Amino acid sequence: MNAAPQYWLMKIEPDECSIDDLAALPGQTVPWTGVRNYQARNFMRDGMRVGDQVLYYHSSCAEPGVAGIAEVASSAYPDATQFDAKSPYFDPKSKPEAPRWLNVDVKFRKKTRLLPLKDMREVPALATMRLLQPGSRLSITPVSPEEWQAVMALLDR
DNA sequence: GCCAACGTTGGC
DNA sequence: GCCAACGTTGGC
Repeated sequence: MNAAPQYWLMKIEPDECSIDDLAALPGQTVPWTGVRNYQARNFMRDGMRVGDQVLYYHSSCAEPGVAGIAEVASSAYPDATQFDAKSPYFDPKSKPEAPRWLNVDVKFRKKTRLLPLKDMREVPALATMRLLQPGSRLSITPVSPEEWQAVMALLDR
């Protein structure tokens, strides 16, 4: 029972938690709170396993792109911010007895060079990436082993 | 700050 | 259950 790791891409605004912020917490796990999209939630709940590898993607910033690698460090559990009236992620319709939103924990693996979105768009091997599909906005997307290998090769350049 | 694409909401 | 209105995302 030692399944091969699966691969994901997770978007974060560097203002919230950049790869440098994550790197400043070595060995610590960080709750990936604030996901408020059912598809992304379902990827965490149904797809993610501890040990899965994550492309850490900076979005909504001057240089969007992959900035590092993280690892899934827990299975999905209820996101505490949905019950916190002071949180921007507060969801008044979610009840503690039936939590609507979940999060996993992630932990830092390494910082990479920044692989810009615009470079990724030019690589045929990455054309299938969910991130690169027109209009794709999902904050968590699966990455195939082939796509993962292609990204690793680009990062080594 | 613009705006296209997409998801969610809610009236019917 | 349809679908128009609205809000959000996120690159540019």
